[in-house]
Amino acid sequence: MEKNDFIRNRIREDVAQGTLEQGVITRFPPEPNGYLHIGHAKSICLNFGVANEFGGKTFLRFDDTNPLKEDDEFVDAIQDDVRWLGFEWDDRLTYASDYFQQLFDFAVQLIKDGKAYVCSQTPDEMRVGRGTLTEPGVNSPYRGRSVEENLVLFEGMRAGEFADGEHVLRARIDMSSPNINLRDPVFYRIRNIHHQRTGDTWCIYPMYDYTHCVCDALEQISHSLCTLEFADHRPLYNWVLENINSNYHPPQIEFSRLGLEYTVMSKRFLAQLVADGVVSGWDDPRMPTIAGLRRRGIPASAIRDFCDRIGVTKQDNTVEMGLLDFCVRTQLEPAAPRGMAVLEPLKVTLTNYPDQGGEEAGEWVDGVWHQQNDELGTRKLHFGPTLYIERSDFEEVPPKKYKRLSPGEMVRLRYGYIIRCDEVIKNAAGEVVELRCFYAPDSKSGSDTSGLKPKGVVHWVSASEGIPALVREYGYLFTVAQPDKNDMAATLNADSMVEHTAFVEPAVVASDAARFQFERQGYYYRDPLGLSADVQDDTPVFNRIVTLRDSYKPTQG
RNA sequence: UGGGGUGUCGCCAAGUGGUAAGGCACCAGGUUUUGAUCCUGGCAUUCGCAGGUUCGAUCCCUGCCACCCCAGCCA
Repeated sequence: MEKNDFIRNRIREDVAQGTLEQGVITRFPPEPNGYLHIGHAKSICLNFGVANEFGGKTFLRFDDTNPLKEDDEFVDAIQDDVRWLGFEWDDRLTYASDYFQQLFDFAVQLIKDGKAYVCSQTPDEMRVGRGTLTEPGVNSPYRGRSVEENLVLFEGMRAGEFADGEHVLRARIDMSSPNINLRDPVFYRIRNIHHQRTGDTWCIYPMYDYTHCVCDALEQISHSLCTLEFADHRPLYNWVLENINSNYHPPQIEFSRLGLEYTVMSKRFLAQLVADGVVSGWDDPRMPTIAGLRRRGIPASAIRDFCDRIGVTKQDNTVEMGLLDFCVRTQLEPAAPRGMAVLEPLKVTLTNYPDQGGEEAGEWVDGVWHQQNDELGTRKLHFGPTLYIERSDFEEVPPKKYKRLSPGEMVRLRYGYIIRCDEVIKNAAGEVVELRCFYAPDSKSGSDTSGLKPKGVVHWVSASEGIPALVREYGYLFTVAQPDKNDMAATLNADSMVEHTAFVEPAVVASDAARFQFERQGYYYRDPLGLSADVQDDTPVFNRIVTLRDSYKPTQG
């Protein structure tokens, strides 16, 4: 179905009017100072999506104008993430730093045209001079420097004759503009620092407002899409392109950024979580980063679907996590093989199960990998006299309409037999530690002649053949839907990860599928990193991707 | 109390002069050896508020209100 958000409508109009000589060209311009998060995914899906839909192209352009904050680690991670999301840029991988020389030449011309000047105020002086939201700024005392002096000074800046902060290059626009961005914005600052890509070639670096629009023009971007907070910068974007010798002037179009409940989309804060060790890294499965979502097991297709469903507008929005969950389940439901795992084991002993002696006890029963998808085939499950069921599947005093096990009641063990709870064994503390049950030998799944009507179906794992595994359940990073941006640590969820020593059926562990549905529980992903880098252990680790939808509401009594 | 942006169901989001799409969530039924999936039905007399124009307004006009963004030599 054709999407009809305001941006695509606009592009459709431009295409219809035939004003786009090169076709639709977009760009995704991340700064390599952190990992991408799901908010970036919205922008990626928009930029690459639009280009794909209109037969155009998209540049992946790293905005590397501030060597103080940027790192190659992020350049690599960002490429991995975009690729993983399913998008390609072919040979259109660029860096703002590719254009440093051209940016410099344009700046020299601006100086010659009297449109820019070298300012030698201190940062404090400049801040005061800029005025406030309600008061106009005042002209810098250096605003009147001659073109010649500016040229000499700017060349000196480039030549490394000055210390950091001694001078900046400013645009000469309007210190009394109601738009603060137009009050003689800084275009170049001195940074005597090594740049990841240009090394020591430069010691002056251009600012975003000056760089971004020029790069867009040089790459002949047809539509420069960005988030709402840059709307105030649009007049400056336009000013630059109107005042340099450029024959290309892309329109900047702003859309609102993505808000997601129970998490935060601030790179600064996410970096803090990593630095503080609150999470294991940028790819911790609790993080809203692309790398985190990937390691949690969320398929890229689910993220793309999510981005399609949330749409693109200029309205502030905070999307419920439930929508992402829905998208994940939608992808996994038809595809993920089913398996059984018991997270909190409760021992069940079948008192009348034939004693075959020692380790020979038990039998192998058949189970399909997917009830609705025969192509996934079948697997064998071990059934024996000692089993584990989920603790939560037993209640001594069951609520009304309880469809699980309780004293005197029967349930079917999925793919196995019907059992009846005859005896509840407790420890000294009064905790239930074992159920002694009768099993109906003629109730085997698929050939049931018992005529019994169990209350429900329950998952289980053979005690002798089940494989111990570490299962990690992930919750929200925050305890409140909308964390306070000024005090995010206050509402951090201390229990955002719960670990279980679970028992998993052997066929699941042996399978090379990456994602499973553990029946009646949720979707799980075999963590590719395993237990940890420094622990040599074969224990399988499963991350819970998302729970199954659950409409069970325990009733009173 | 400067500038920019936004207000349509709990959350997203179409519609923009002809009498409120869709998705998620939720509720009620049906199927079911996953309380899952699947299927069926329900879910805004009302579009931030108040006036005005009009035969008719969510859509046009006026005024108000609320929320978001902006005072980095960050992006």
